Order: sequence, then C-alpha cells, then structure tokens
Amino acid sequence: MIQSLARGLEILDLLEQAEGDIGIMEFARYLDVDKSSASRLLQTLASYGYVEQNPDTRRFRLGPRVVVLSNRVLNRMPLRDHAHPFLRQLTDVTGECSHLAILSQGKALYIDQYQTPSILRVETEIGTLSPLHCTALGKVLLAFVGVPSELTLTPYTPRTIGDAETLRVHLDQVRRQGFAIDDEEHVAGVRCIAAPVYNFGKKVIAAIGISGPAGRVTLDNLPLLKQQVIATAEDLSRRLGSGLF
Amino acid sequence: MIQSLARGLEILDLLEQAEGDIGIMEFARYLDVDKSSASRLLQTLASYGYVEQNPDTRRFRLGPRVVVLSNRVLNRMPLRDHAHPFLRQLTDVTGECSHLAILSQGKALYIDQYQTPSILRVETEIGTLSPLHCTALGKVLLAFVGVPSELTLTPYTPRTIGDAETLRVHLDQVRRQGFAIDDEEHVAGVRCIAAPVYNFGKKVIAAIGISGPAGRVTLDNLPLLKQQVIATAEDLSRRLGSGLF
DNA sequence: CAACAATGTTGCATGATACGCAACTCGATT
DNA sequence: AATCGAGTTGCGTATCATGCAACATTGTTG
Repeated sequence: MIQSLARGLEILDLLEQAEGDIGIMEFARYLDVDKSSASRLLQTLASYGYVEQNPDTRRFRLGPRVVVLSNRVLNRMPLRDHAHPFLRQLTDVTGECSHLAILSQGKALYIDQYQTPSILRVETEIGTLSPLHCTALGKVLLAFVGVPSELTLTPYTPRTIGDAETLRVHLDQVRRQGFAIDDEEHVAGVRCIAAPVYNFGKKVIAAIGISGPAGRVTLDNLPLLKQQVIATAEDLSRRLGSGLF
Repeated sequence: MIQSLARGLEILDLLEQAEGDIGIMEFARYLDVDKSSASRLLQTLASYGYVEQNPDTRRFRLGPRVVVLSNRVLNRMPLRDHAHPFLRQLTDVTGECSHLAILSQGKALYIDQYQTPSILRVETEIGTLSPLHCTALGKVLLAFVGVPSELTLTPYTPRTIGDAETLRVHLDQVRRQGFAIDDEEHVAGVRCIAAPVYNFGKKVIAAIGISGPAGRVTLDNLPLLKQQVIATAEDLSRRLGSGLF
C-alpha cells in the first residue's frame, strides 16, 4: 500500500462525503498529518484536475476530471448497452422510472435509468449509492449476490427492517419469490419493485426495477407491475445469454 | 508535487484514454518505473475502488468509485439545476437534443443534456470532452471565455477549420453575432448551434445549444433554430442574474 | 487602524517510505 | 517438461514525503 497515494484517495473520498468545500486544516486533521503535507497533497490533486480550489475561499471541492472518468466507466459497461432498451420498455409499460443497479462499494450503485414522462416521478441518478437493506434493488442484490461483510441496518423510515434476523428471513422470501419490494422502507411515499438480472454464467450481476409514488404503485396494482418487472428482468437475462428462462 | 500520488493519478488518466484493459508491464513502461512499483500503485488504487483488476486476465480498468464522485460533482453544480428546465424547453421547441457545456481540461465538457423523443438524434453524453475548434459549444467557449494556451486544430471532417488565423477571424464573427454553428465540422452529417450563457457577473460560464442531423438542421431553418437557441441562452442568463438582457 | 489569530504556502533537514532488484509464483507456449 | 512472460512479494537502500519553522495572506478583534 502506497501511503501517499492512499492519502490522496482518502481526500477524494472525504470530498465525496462532504456537504461543502473543505480547507487545508480540516484535511490535515482528517488525515492526521501536518498542514504542509495536506497542502502538498491537495496541490497535486488540483494539478491533475481531481480537485478545484476556490480562489476566494481557498477551500477545495471535487474537480471535473472525475466526470470524464465516470463517463468512460459507464460507456465501457456492456451490461448498460444491453439493458438500456429494456429499461425504456419497462418504463413504457409501467409508466414509472426504471433503474439498473449493481453491487458496489457495499451498496447498490445505480448505473442506468429511464425516466417516465410523468411530472410526478421517483428518479435516482446514475452514480447514486443506495443502501441495500431497504431498497428493492438493494434487497435483490443482497438476496442473489450476497451480503457484504459489514451491513449497517440504518433506519430511514418507520418501515425500515432493523434487525438482522428479520432481514435474513425476508431475503429468503425474496429468493423464493424472485423479486423484492421497497414498501416505503427507504423513502416515505415511495414504493419500488426489483428483480435479478442473470448473465450467461447464470450468476446475478445486477438488479432492474421501477420506482414510483406510493399513490401510483399501490398494493392493488402491485401484482401486475411485479409481473412486468420480472418479465423484463427475464428478457434481459435471456439477452445476456442466461439459459435460465 | 507528491510523486507517488501523481503517478497514481497518471494511471487513472491512462486508463481513461485506453481502449481496453491494461497490464502491469504496460503501466510500468508508461510511468517509467519498475514493474513492482507499478504493481503496488495499482494495488493501492484497487483497494480504494478507483481501478478494478480482472481476475482472469489480471489486467486493470477504471473502477466504479469514480461514478459516485462524478455524481457528486454534477449534483453540486448550481448551473445544472438552473439550466435543466431551459434544456428541456429548448428540446421541446426545436425537436433536437440540447446540451450544456463548460470549458474544462482544455476542451468542452458536457455537463447536462436533454434528449429529443425522435428516434434519429444526435446526443453527446454527460462527461464527454469535445474539441473546441470544431464544435458549436466549443467555439462559443473559445470566443467568449478564452483560448487555452495549447489548442490543437485536429481535422475531423473536410470542413474542420485547420489554421489559426481562419479560426481567429471566425471567432471574431462568433463574438459579433452572438452564436456559433458547427456545420459538419466535427462529425459528418451533424449540424449544431450554440450560444453563450452569462452569470450575474456578466461573464460567460457555459454554452448551451442543440445538435441534430444535417437533414433536419438545414441551412433553411437555421435562422429560426438560431433564434430559439439565443432566446433560451438569454433566458437562462437572465435566470442566473445576468443583467445583460 | 493596529494587533492578533487562523489559515495556507514554502524552504529545508531528516528519517520513513517508495523504490528497484532479486526471487518466486503462475499460466501460457513450445 | 522446459521455457518464457507477466505479476507478486521480500528486503535493503536511497529518494522523497514529511514535519517543523518561517513566512504570507486574510479575517477578526479591540
């Protein structure tokens, strides 16, 4: 492990977590190094465009360079190419925003989406990391890909599953029924449905699903919406060479 | 400048430029270091999620962490929030995809877009870096923000401006008329129109424009489309507090 | 307005770490 | 089975990252 490089990356991680711009002294405290060391690390990151210094406040924020790298990452995901028409189709038939996520960094990383034309919509942007235990996409990834070693059951709404045993039983059910639901467990007023996406090796590599306001994604029309999500997930899995369906 | 950190960032830059995955030996040659040094740098980047190693081929690619950072950068751009409704409006009235770009890394960095429902469309993804001398957005940024110290006039089509003096005269005209056109200068069959976006300090901070197939964005309907782009740019500038319009 | 405090930058000596070398592992090739 | 190339690991050493001090800049206080 190269300590100086690790410190630079920790700076980027801190900036990703931060609410606003950060000054040298705060970086020095966070990294437990002298302020002169922190200053040199930030200068290096800035010269490559990974951070920017506000000339007025002298504080730092993430730089635009990562936007370019991210575009490259997303453009090199064959799964995204294959999945995009299925996301559009899923949004067309359900009228809700659809999303595609993979397990990454201990969370559900949204890598694509398709927006509904509806004015009232539930949309999660590409690049978002969502918790696994209380989102539909997340629970699918937990059930079918595996549970990361550290899983914190942070409560988000009164409906969030809060203990490990209840979650375990619930994930058994998700595996049996082949889909997951987020019934206002992550965000009040929002309900989601998701199903697993298999690759040619019959392994689950992603989850696909829809999100909508609870007033539209009601418990009454859930069976129909569920069927549409599962059908799309199976179609996409077939497209990826999975012989399971 | 911290050498180890700089090397790590150069690795990320190399991976951004690369066509495919890269092995340790190639990194070592590129950085002019021993293969064991390259290996340790890559291990550090991998442990923070900035690169991934393919377990089968042992070669590396950019990791998903940058997707999260990028999302954060884009979400913290007030300009994007303000501009999005204007992009939608511009697409609605013109029927073409609209884009928003800023000057970054010596190029035009696309930070937002709005897609036309048309099946035939010209769309540039967020995170794309486009050349300045032969795109409409790029020429607006050159004319109104400034010319970077190094500007390479790479030819892309027979219509690309190839010498500095012709470009200089052309940019004078762009400044006078208040908009720029890409008349199949970057991609054959594609025509674009862009105009500058001013902030409250009366400085140009971005360019906004539309792109379409040359068969639809014809020289005949250019005057109307041009007016719609300029009007939207002025509306957005006014929204950002510019007193110029 | 002067004094003070906090933040940030730069020069420099020093020792901790990054580096290169050698040895090893592993998979592909002959 | 032997060889080769790529990648990893152990280790000694030299280079560079680090902290300290001094300085510069900006904001705050009396």
